Amino acid sequence: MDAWTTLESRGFVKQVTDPETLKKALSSGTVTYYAGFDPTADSLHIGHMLPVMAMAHLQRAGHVPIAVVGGGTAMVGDPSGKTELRQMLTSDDIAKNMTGMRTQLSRFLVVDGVRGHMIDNGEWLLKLNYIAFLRDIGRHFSVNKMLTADAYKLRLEKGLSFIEFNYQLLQAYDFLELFRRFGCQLQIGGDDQWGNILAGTDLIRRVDEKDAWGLTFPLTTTASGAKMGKTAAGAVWLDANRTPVFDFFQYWLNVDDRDVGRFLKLYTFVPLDEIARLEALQGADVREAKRVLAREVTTLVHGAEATAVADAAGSAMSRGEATADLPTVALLPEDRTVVDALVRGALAKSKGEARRAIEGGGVTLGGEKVVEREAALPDVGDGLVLKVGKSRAVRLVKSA
RNA sequence: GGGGAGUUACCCGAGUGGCCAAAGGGGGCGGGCUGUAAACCCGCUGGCAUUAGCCUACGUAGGUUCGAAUCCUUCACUCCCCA
Repeated sequence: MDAWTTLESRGFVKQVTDPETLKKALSSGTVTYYAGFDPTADSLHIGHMLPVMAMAHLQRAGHVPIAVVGGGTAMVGDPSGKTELRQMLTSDDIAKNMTGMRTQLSRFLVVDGVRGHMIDNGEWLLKLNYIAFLRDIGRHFSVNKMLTADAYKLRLEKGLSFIEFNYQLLQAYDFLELFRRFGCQLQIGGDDQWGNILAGTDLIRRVDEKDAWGLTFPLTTTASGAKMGKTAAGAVWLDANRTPVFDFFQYWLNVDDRDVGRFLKLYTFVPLDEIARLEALQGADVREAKRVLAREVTTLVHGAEATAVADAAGSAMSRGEATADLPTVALLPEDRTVVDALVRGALAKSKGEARRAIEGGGVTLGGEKVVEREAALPDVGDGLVLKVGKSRAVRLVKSA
């Protein structure tokens, strides 16, 4: 299956600048393509996985990815889809964040400088000369046209600062720079990037009189309309220190029934015919499809071993069994009550929340429902399972 | 530069001197039902404290008052109209 068909049949394609010529290029030769990642945190979250997966599919088909970490553009901030000016990052933050993101990206992509590249756009953006930039690049942008774009219309109601207004120029310039350095002809990104991507293809046409393509992915939301990868605890991160593997696995296992097929196509490499079989499952059997989804995605991100542990722990937990595979929490001598243990195990943010959880009847200790709000903690022996609700549990042990 | 409106908890948003840790909705969490799903029903949703109660919080910093989210002043920020 060629790269285009793969992307299209798996649901990656929302908008394309010139589908016919792009199809042809992807099936007949090697295309160098890029996607940008803003280093706004030191880890990717699952919202980033869509571009990453798309890049991986293309690379597997022999095309050459450039992962651009936006050290330069992060200094400015993309206003697309944001309703207010976002916090400015310091250069120190950006540098730190870039390190973390690079490590994660290299798990999905081969970036050996031949088959794939990873680059910081700060390399060229930070050196730009203002006047030269205005004369060479700025003159190709029509303010009238920019203002008619939806991305800016929204912001015109709430206020848009000049620095943000320039973001699009910088992203367009990135594309031009990559086109010149690497012959990069395709930029891919979320659908909210459509305007910025078009600005790039337009710029390449105007300045170098060459054609380039843009492709966007559908904005993924869950069936219930929520943004992908957001939980009460915040985003679902790829870094196990931010989102434990167990929680990561559970996130995928608990997706809405209606999302399973779509997510299998987008977030795993499971072949389409196998996905078709899984999608056809009905009723309680849908769990099988969810388990495949959770295993595949977690394996991609955290490896097979950690995935097996998280999977086994989840199964055991749903049966209410104690297991060594749950996240282990060491109690301290001052933890005397179940309430203390809940807070220690991060199952409750405060003692008040812990008490409410007990009063709500959602806490079990070693399989027994805790009814006493101030119940004392029994001897945990060599491990006692403390559980809140259906899918959050830890294994308590004595302090080391 | 001038004039006007505004800033309330995770989000939206009500509240114009005590009955306000602050209506309502959304979101989230817990329970029931179920399949670790959805829908639906019920409960909870600042912190500490067993209870009483205490502390912190209505943009910021002061003030008036027995008492302030509510009144006055300062500063910051946002939006609208005019230039």
